[in-house]
Amino acid sequence: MNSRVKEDRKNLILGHIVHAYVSTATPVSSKIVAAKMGGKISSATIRNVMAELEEEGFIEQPHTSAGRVPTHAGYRHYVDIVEGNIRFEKRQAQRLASEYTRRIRTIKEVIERTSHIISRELHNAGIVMWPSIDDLYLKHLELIKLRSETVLAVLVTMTNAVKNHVINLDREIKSSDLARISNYINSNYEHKPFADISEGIRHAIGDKPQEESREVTHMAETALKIVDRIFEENIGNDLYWEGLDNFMDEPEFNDIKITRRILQIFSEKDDLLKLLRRDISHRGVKVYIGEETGCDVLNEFSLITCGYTLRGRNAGRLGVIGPTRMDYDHSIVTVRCLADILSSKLEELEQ
Amino acid sequence: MNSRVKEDRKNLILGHIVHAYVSTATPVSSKIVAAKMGGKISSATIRNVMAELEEEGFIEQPHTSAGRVPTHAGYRHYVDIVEGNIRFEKRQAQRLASEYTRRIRTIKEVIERTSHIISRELHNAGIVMWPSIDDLYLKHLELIKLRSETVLAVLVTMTNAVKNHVINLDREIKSSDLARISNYINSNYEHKPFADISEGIRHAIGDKPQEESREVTHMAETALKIVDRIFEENIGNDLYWEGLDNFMDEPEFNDIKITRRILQIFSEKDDLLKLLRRDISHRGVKVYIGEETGCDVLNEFSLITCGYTLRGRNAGRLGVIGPTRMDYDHSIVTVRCLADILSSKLEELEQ
DNA sequence: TTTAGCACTCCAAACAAAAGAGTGCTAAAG
DNA sequence: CTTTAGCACTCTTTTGTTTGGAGTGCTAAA
Repeated sequence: MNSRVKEDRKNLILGHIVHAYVSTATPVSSKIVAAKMGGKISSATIRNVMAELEEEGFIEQPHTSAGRVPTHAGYRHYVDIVEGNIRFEKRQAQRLASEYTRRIRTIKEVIERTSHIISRELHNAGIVMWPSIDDLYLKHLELIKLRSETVLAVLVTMTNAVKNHVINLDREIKSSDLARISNYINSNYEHKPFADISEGIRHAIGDKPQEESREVTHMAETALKIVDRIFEENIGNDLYWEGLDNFMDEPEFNDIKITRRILQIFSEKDDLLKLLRRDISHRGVKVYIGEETGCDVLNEFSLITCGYTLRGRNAGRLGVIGPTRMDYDHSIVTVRCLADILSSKLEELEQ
Repeated sequence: MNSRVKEDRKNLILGHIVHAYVSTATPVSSKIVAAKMGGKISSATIRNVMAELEEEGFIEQPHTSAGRVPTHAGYRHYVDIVEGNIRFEKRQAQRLASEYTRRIRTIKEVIERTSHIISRELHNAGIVMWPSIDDLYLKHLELIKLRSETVLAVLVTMTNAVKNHVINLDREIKSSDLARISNYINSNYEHKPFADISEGIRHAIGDKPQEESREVTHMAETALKIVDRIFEENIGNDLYWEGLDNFMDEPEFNDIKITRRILQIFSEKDDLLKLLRRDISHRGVKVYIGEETGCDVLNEFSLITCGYTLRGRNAGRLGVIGPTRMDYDHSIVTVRCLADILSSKLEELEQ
């Protein structure tokens, strides 16, 4: 037999093992695979191939007389094969898009809805990053004096995201000065990237003859401090997740230790954010299987993410987390599809 | 033997059973109780008393040859006895107060910190209600036009709580009109209860001769709509919780179904809110054991809450949720103590 | 290269027996 | 009347043994 054909068949068999194991969670026997192959090949032949697959580290037996279970390497190989030729079903895309029923007005609503859809569709936890601030365009900035040295900044972006920041200044500031600062910023930077403001102000200070007015310089510095603080706090980025209860059914959670670990992961968002931020510059789908996540609490889990865009630039990522035994095909399609939908919803919000 | 003395001893024994069971999670034998009583009474005597306690429904045996486990009625009786004479340790209060280390500027921070302390201190989930809006006093209201008919209202209270609301109006509104509305409200209602605003405006409309100006009436109606919408969305109140991972260790969670149920409860905050709101007018500690919660998903859980105040009025509640097998003494003390601390922190914020 | 057949391995379920924990009851002692 | 030692009894837990079956690897033939 042609060695190419042989390799194809081996991959097909691995695929069947993966599918069967994903849906039943019990080790897959040669007999079952033979049936899945249409009964044209005997279980003995399958056994030979399975022995090879085991040799290569793609599957393993829990014990001598059990069926085979895909290893993490096995999932990886499977995904590598399958990833290229996953076809993007138009009908499914429409179905997912139609889930955004209610009128959605704010970025918060889009993000929550998206996360909800991911988790319901894939029966796992859905996570969505907020767009990073470098991609946000200013609609309006409001500064409110809370206390003599404390200012509340309310930032509204073109996508109608609202962010509040409480900022401590070194010295007292007058309400009227705050109003001047926000007026200045609003009139000069409306519809412009938030990231430009800081630089712009610095530039403006540099231009002016140093003596023009001590007071003006003072105010500019305060403005800078405010803008920089907003920027800082947003650099840390935020994340929304949902659907933890969705995967508690899975047998892997009979081990309470695992349950506990995953709850910890989700109660502290920083690690999750780190995972997502890692690929922020990558637009397409990324699949991390088991230890590939690099996060040892996630050893028995997989993470599938995809970037979404805003004004054509990468703005953030969304994805799904679940046990390594998950439906990779469906997850990849869904995640990519929802990333596209999210991108277009964000676009709509900017109208 | 004096029947009063006898009753006391019975309660003491119940107490020992509760304590032992809470800390070990295994049925408590007469021998263990005898030891806890100082060895002055034989296990046979204890057995007699235990038979009575079982008769009364306070304890039960999982099976014939096992020790006893407190029933929900048993916990209830225990709490009834103990609740009156729990002593409030000053040192502990100080220790808890000292946990609020970092400078806390907003109500959000106080609430999150408090919830965190509850959950860490009691190894259960801590929940804290946001103060209901009727108790909030206006510091500042800002209205920002998002779209022709959409307004963003940013509400800052005297406690520096910041709430954002996106409000759809029926008709287009000019930015300048929004500014007039917010100016009016800010200058007339600063430092006054938010709840007064709506009534005040209604009153003002009524006063005016109907014809004075169609435009003014129009604006007043818009203002009303905005204020009412803010009020509505806040009536639903909000809740913060933390520490779910803390009780996953407990053996009651070996049953995955229970784990799943509790996760559902926490992912949908409405039921929890209902539980807390029920006692909003009550200031002190309330203890709900098992089915007493009235919420059948919480059958195997207990809830201990305590009201906190703002300007001397009841403003909300905080508390702890955990398995019925929990340390009631410690929980009651801690929850009450933290309610006091939270009240005073809120007071500080209003300065 | 495929496949039927068979011996072999190991798990899982079922059953049996033994060990242990804790009780309730009784009868004697305080 | 209350307390307690003593003992029989019950039920769980643990451990060991057996059996059936699922699945494999190997071999020899197609």
